Amino acid sequence: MNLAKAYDPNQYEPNIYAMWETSGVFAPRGEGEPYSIVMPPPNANGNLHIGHALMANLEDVLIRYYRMKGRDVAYIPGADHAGFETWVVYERELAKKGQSRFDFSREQLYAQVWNFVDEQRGNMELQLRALGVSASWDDLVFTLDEKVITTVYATFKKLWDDGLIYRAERIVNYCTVHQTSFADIEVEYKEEKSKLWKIAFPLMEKEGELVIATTRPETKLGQSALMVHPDDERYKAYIGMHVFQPLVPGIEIPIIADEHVDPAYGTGVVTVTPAHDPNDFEVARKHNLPLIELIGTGGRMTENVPESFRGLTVMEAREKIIPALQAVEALRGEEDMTHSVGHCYKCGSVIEPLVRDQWFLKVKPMVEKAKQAIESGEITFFPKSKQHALIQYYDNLRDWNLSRQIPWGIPIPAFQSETDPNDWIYDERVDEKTIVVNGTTYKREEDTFDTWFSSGQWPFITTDHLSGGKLDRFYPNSVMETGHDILYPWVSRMIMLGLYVTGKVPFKEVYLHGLVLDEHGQKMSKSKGNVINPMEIIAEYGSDALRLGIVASRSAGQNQAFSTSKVVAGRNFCNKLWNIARFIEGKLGENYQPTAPVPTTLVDHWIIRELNTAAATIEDQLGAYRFAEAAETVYHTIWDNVADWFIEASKTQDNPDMLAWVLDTSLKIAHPFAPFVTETIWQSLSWHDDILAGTSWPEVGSYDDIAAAEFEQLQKLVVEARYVTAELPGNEKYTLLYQNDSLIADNAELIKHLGRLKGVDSTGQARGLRIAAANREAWLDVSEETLYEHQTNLEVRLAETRQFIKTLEARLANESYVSKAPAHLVEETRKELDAKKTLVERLETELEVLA
RNA sequence: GGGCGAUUAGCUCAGCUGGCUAGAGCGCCACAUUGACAUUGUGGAGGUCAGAGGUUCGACUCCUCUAUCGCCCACCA
Repeated sequence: MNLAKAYDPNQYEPNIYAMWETSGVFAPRGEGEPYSIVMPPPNANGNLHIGHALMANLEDVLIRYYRMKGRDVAYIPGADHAGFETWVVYERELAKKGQSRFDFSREQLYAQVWNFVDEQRGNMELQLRALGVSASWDDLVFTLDEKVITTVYATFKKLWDDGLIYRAERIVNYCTVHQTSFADIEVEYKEEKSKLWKIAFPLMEKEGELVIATTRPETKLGQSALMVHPDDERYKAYIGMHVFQPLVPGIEIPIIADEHVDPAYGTGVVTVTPAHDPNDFEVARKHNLPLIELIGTGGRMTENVPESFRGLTVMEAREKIIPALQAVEALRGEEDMTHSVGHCYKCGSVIEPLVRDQWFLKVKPMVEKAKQAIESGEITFFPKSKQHALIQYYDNLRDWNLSRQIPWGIPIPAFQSETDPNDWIYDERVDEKTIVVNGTTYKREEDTFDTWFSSGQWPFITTDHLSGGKLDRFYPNSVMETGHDILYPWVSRMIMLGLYVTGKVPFKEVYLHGLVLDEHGQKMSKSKGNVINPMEIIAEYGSDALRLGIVASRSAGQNQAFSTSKVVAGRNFCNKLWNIARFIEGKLGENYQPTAPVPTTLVDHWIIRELNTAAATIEDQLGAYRFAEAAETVYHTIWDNVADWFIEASKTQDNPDMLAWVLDTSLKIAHPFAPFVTETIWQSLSWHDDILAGTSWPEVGSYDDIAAAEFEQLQKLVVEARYVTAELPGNEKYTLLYQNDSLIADNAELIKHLGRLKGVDSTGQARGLRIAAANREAWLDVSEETLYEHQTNLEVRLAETRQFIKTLEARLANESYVSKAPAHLVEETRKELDAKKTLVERLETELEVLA
């Protein structure tokens, strides 16, 4: 088959992928030690971003490598219904049509979003294919698949029965725009400028007033109490007395004492608004204070505030209350301050702490088990620092609010008695609005689960671990590879729920990649317009180029910039590989059938050694998740050793079997990193009718160590000859002269070719420029005139070498170094010194000749 | 307030448990041009490894402090 001069990825990639997929090489083989990765499911109706490209690539490198190593490999892809994300998008669609969620029932909305997602589905999966992921597509799981829901229900039931689920009225993080609550972790805090207002509350029992400081005056329209520190001498006398609400005369407010108050902050007096502040909520429970709801779920002031404020938004109320307080002379000043305010991570609106009835999961028992598993080393982290971070997170974790007030998700299977609001039962008939159990009518919970509750069970759901399905052997997963930004929301939950439900850790290792930043190290965002679309990169440079470029110079857990220049380097590498193949195929002819290679020349032995070493090095590096280094090993082994040395050297010899073997081995070690080009080449080779993706990792080839080392001697000679030639003026080719050197004599043709020499001749009379550094009896046959022109160069090298000798001598003169450093190091230093001394002598004689 | 990470060549970054004159890609300089490849070849320049101390025979690597940048968590009346 004739290959085009340059590799054009777009011409081959789609066909190669189709061939892989139809061949079935991506499915688990059913034999060998299991190796599994469950893909963090991308949004089913979204497009892949550059972070997905990194994720897919890292995982696929591991998957392809371990598949070639003979493991039974499962790479299980997924698609996420992305509860809240998708809901937000859909709600926007509704708004465009002038509709809202309140126009429909939960079932109607669910069906509508399902259709909406269905229309968009498949893009993401096609894009994963474009990236070359060798996933087992038949095993794909969608996060709303039947088996997901049944497992999630079973887990919820188990938690319920174990008393770990409870329903409670608590302060939750509430987005008044999306009208749903959030888990603590979903709230984004931002520093904001605000004012601290001081407001006077007149005392009831005696003359005077108490002044409180607040950033939220609108919540002072109704409070349950004023509070001071019990030991605060300034206010001790007032404890148990009352104040009046300044704007609503007649309302009495008790003054209580609680250690929660920091006497040093503000005025040392605070109001207690339990319905809108988590701390106040706790205080109110402790002191049995009434809950007064001032702000409703729509973000507007409720019936519990004075009439003129009702129905106003929080900001409107805030603006209105200040002049009102001034009017009754209750404002005692204001000062600027900054504090951090929680925002909805999706729409950016301010999160209101509101009291809602929600389902909570007690996390304490799970946290303990998770920590044990991590501390005992059952799960290891790359990078290791994330392990400590996770432990710390667990230590501060509060109970998990599972309820979400959005219809796009898994309904919570719970029903409430119509007669007794505290009577809740578990039932899976979530399609029924009401059910009758033992003569009592129950109405269903309208909320859905936090999506992290279901995705937290992903490893054992996707492997059908509980039902003992065909993928059961892949649980626990070998490694969980995902972004470090979802360590807390996802990885932490998978560990807790995995241990709780299955009694086993969900995965043995966790590799966390960092964010892919733009070329200048800035976070990518639509608003900045610096988003890099992986599909555009593929269209321009090819999938392999993107893969090689994105993995280069990247280390675990670090946010790192995307670099087009590295993608270009990747593309060039693919082309290099392509041309290596072109050359070899051209030499072997179309009907070549290989036999076992027999190394005959020095370079044959040497390249076998180099490829052996590379394969072993890559194994070590991938075992330690050092992707960038492994890719670099591939790159330099193939480019430097195979192309620049072996291929060049092979032009002076004839050993087709070696050529074929070197090509095969190169394709194999490169395949996990650049699957498309390597497979494309493999398919073009006359001697293969199998699929590279399904073949095995290279076997260790046998070679002669002495021969390999001798080739290195030749390399030194050639490099030195090239260097000296390059330094010489003009553009002339020179003859290499040598004396009594069988290595040079035996490889004269090779040296001539590699060193771009006019010839390599034996001589009785040394003349010309000595090839000093190679430490052989060899000279470049240059004219006397050229020799003089080269003099300065020699002097510079002589000076450099002498300087280095000084360093080495100083090191050896150091008594402590000689006695304390390892013997082999000292020995090496001695050898190095000897070699440099010889070099100096040679350079000196060279200069003497000129003198 | 607590924690984590980064600071190495013009740019983007490697450098694992301390040890050959600190590396890569891109960029730069010089030379090479039709027979694998200009998406190339050959050679080269370029770094007091943020700063200051310390440990050590030896520190980019370990410890302490400082500076700058970034991230996470908690609190915030």
